[in-house]
Order: sequence, then structure tokens, then C-alpha cells
Amino acid sequence: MRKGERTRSRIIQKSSGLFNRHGYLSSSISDVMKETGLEKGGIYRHFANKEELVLQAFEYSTQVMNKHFQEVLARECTSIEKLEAVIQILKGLVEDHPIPGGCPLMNAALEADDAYPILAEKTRDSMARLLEMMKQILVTGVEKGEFQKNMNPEQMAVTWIASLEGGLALSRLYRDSTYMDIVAAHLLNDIASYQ
Amino acid sequence: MRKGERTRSRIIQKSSGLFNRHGYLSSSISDVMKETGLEKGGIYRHFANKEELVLQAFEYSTQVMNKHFQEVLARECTSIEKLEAVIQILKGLVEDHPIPGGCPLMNAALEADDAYPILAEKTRDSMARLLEMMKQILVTGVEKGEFQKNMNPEQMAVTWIASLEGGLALSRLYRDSTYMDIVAAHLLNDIASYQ
DNA sequence: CTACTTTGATACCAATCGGTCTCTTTTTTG
DNA sequence: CAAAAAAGAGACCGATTGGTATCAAAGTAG
Repeated sequence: MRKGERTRSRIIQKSSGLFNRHGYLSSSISDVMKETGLEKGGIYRHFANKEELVLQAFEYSTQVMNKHFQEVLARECTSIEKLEAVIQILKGLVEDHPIPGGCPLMNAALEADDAYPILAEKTRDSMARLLEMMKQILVTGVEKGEFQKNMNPEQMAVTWIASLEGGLALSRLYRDSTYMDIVAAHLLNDIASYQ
Repeated sequence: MRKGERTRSRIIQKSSGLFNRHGYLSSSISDVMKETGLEKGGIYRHFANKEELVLQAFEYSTQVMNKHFQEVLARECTSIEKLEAVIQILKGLVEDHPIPGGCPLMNAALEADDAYPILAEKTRDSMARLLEMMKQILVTGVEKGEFQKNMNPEQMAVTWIASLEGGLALSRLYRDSTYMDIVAAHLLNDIASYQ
């Protein structure tokens, strides 16, 4: 691996945290310079323009989250355990783990919505993957007899993601994980009625 | 009412929509100029700096939402009807009604989180009011015997706001109100178990 | 109508924006 | 080690940022 590639990766990694905390549009190249310790020339050698860096940084954030999901979920066997693990992962984001600034999907969704169409499109793709992953856990749960067949995995997946993302936003706003706990307890209690 | 006051109000009103769509930090004064049709001098006559305008615009957005809630909820009698009305109001935000750009509380919460402490504080206040309003509907519902006493209004209020705000974010991302409908149906089905 | 006040357009400011270019330094290759 | 290639610092660019001062026009009060 060449030095240039390593530097490029470092820029993406550092700026992904910056963008997730301070926003993709509001962060400037000079913010990226401070974050990386590089000068302007050192950054623009690796990216044609700010947008390329922004999109790469967003993709990096989603990759980190996807990998984190994969690793944590692989440890769990039953679907209900996987659902509890999903809750724990989202709860981690309250405390900036594994990424500072909260859920990159939610952040990008709200920031890009009316202001950054290209990023919004990428966000839709990533969100669709997250919803699909949730649905898959639930479908498997039904197939294995963990959940009754009258539970609708598609709708339940939407409800879980919406509730957890909303709860995460509240918990981050108040720096108090209680909100996430309340939402999580409610979701687990609800899914229990299908067991 | 002097002309100056009218102009000031118009600036706040127009820029509140702009900020809610494009973000408080990302929007520039020249964006406000285009939105209002005024030149720079005409804007800075009425506001000491951008921050004053930003905070006033946010407050205006919350006032519009509060008034909207009051008016709509006043028409409904029972608590369950009020809850359905809350759903309808949040659903309206998918289609930019009564404010373009989605829920101003959620937008401000995520944007201000790590980047704009003063706005974050204002957002916490407004969000607390929204949660309190939800809780009050539920408390009244319990008092009137609409809901069983084992329902916890505080926790239910958090769950409803989190779920609806999360669902709203999904629906706005995909420009598809189905997500909101799914979340709403789930919440109504859940609250029915306490009736 | 007149005198006074308020209002807002305009020109201007330093600082910062995203981005380019050059040139030295550092890596890599043979 | 030498030559070639890659990398990054830094000066520079025009455009835009938030913000100020001036001054003519519009509004208001007597």
C-alpha cells in the first residue's frame, strides 16, 4: 500500500467523523485541514473536489456501521437476541460509538433532504439496506418459529428503525440514554406479544 | 404596526422556511436576500447578526407548530382522537405543511447537536414542550378512563414522539408517506391494548 | 404640506470559501 | 545509490462569507 493511499484513507476516516458531527455542507475544507493536520494541497491531491470527499466520507461511515452490525449480529444466535443487539448498537451511537456524531444515515437523511440531492440518493440506498437487514432478522425469526406468522416483518422493520432512530435523536439531544431505553423497552415488549 | 416591524416579520417568516429546508448553518445571508427580495442593508437593519435571525426564525417555526397543534387538538374531544390528530399533524409535515422542510425540532436537533450549542438549548426547550403536551393528552386519557392505569404516560409520550419523528424522517427521505402510516398504525394498535 | 424619523439599497470591508498551481521534499523503483 | 514518480506544503485565485457605514428615498407625525 502506497503512502498516498494511506493518506487518502486517513483523510476519509478523519473527515467522516467531522462531517457526521458538524454536517457535510457546513464543514469546510479548512476544517478538514485542522482535523487531518494536512495542508490544502495535501488534501486536494487525493480528491478532485469537496463533493468527492463528502461522498467518500459518507460511504466510509456506512461501511463502518455495516461492519459493526455484521460483527455484533454474527455473535448472536436467535432472532430475539439479534434484535437486542441492534438496540445495543443504536444505543452505542448515543455515546459516539463506533462513530462520533450519531447515526450517519439519520444525519445525512435530514441534512441532504432538501439541500443535497446526490447525498440524499446515497442515503436512500443505505437506509434501504438497513431496513432490509432488520426485515431479514424478523423473517428468519418467523421461519424458525420464534415469532408468530401474523407478524409483518416489513412493517415491523420500519417501526423498529423509525422508533430507534427517533429515540437516538432524543437521547443525543438531551445527552441522556433514558429515551433510547424507553423506546427499546417498548419495542421489546411489543415483539414479545408475537412470541 | 410600523413598516419596519412588518418587514422584520416577513424576513423571519421567509427565512424560517429556508432554514428548515436548507439548514441554519448552511444557509447564508445572501440566501435570505433571495428568499425575501431584500438587499443586505434591509436585513441587517432588523437583526444585529445572523445568529439573532437564526434564533428568531427557529422560534417562529416552533410557534407556528405550537399554534397548529393547539388549533387542531382543540377540535378533538377524546384523548384517542387527539392522538390521531397528532399523527395527522406529523403526517402533514411530510408534505411541507404547515412548514416546509420537515419537523423543525428534529431538523434543529440533529443540526445543532454538536455544531450549534445555543440552538441546541432552544431545541431542548421546545422538544420538552412537545413531550409534555403528548404526556398531557395521555394523562387526561387515563383520568377520563379512556386508557388503563397501567399505561405509563411519560414513557408512552417518548415512544410516540420518537416513533413519529423517526417515521417522518423516513417518509421525507423517500418522499413516501407509507413509512409514517406504518408507524402510526403500529402506535394506534399498541395504544388500543390499553383501552 | 413640512419636518423629522425610519427604512433599505449600495458600496465597501476583512476573512474565508472551494479550488489551482508550482515547486520542494519524500517515496518508490530499478 | 541514482533516477523517476509521487506526495504535500504553500502561495495564490476569484467568489462568497458575515458584517458596516453612508445616504437617498419612503414613511410618519404634527
